[in-house]
Amino acid sequence: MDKKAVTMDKIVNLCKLRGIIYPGSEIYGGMGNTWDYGPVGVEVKNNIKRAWWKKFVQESENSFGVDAAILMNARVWDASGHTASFSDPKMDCKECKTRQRADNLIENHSKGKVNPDKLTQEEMQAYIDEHKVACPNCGKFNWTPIRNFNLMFQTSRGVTDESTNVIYLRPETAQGEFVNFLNVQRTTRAKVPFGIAQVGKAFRNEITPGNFIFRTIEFEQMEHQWFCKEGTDGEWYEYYKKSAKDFLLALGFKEEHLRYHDHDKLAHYAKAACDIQYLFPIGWSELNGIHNRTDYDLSRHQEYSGKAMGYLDPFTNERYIPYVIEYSIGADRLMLATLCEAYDEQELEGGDTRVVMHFHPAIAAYKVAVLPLQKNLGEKAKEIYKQLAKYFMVTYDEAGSIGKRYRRQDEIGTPYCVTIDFDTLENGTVTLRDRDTMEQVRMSVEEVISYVNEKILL
RNA sequence: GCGGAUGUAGUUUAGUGGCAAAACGACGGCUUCCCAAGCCGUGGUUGUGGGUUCGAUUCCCAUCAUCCGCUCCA
Repeated sequence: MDKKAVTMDKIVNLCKLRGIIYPGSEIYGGMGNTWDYGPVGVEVKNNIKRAWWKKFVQESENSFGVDAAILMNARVWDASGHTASFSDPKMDCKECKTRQRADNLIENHSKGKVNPDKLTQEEMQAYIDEHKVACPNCGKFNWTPIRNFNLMFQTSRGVTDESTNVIYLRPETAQGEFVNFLNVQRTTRAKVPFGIAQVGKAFRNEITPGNFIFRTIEFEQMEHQWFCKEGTDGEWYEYYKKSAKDFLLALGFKEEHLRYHDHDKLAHYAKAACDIQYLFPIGWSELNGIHNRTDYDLSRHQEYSGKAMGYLDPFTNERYIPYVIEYSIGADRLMLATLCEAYDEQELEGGDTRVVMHFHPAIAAYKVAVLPLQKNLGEKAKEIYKQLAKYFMVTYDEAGSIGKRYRRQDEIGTPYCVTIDFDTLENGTVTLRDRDTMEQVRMSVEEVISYVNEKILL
């Protein structure tokens, strides 16, 4: 089916209806840009994270996981550059209601002669007032005062609100890998090149457009940092560009819904940056990023912490700070892409449509739904449910006609349904129905277990 | 954070300054051996908080949320 038929509205409605994702704090009227995963959604999201971990840790020869604290020493963010540059001085034009960055206005007005990064907020305000810097949109001079928008969530350590105790909720997970670089290297005795992976929450106090879970103030990142020697970084950069895309293809993404997008404007730490974009219902948008972060992060931590962050090459006895190839993908954003990619509406005979979520069996919340054809078969069905639940997530439904129950499972993407009938009581066999082909096969419960176990391998 | 629009059952929508409706869905019961069958029964402080009024879901204000545009986006 054509991608244009998938709308964000349909995805949001299905998610709420089927327990995938609900609006955050809904009974209090909601909380902007937060969403809660429901019983089905949490399974799907966990499966996505597990699939990613399998590919980049479990099946990787030389990558290791960490789970670092969300709250980090505030000096970490001085070193990473976030304290200085993760906030923007902004002003609103009262005439045309647009918002502008004060630093950009000053830089443009002075034709590059004044470096706004070296000015305080008061100095920037003074410059704009003195030179009557006009709004680039409407040409008028009628600004609100400069307000600083810091994208890091602040909180404070301890019971008093003294500024010395200010700490931040991490705005990215990457620093947790960098500050543990030496710990991981020593304890695993890993030799460069090697990788450190982490899945965890990050927080950004952004003024965000909605687009469901595409951008939220609290989100989960899956990151893999590959430490390698300068000179080999270009090669590894290309390698991870390919790996990142291969992972998506293995999850079932169509090649034509993915594309590479090189950055023309690079972040302060990056030598090269490339996104993989996905064709969301809102258009092509970033799904993940591959960055060549050079030795920027480890060097900065060496500078700020005073600890030597170099790696001593055991073959050459050469000491150097490794380069880092970062592969970063948002778990929630990948969840959204997975929902969009899986969504399908099928026309059936008689003008009916059924919604089917074509999740890869490894990603689907429930692998099997157990459905007794009649309620008086419920006892046997529950017995089989318990048998299957030892191996994978199973769900159970005995309400309504069998066709209605199939469709409920189709809407949450359950790949297989087994029905229990009177023959099951006789010989223990069940009918296994395939979500995608709608074909039915008779088999024993043991055969169901081995069949499904094979299908849910990624 | 700015401008505009919107907010009624789980969902989609009616409707009214004077007892709040329908369809679908959900749940319980009857029926039913494989793709939305049928019958019976069950549902709401009209987003939240104020104000005007004898009386507000309806009019006014605030607030919260959603959508569109701006802005932002390591």
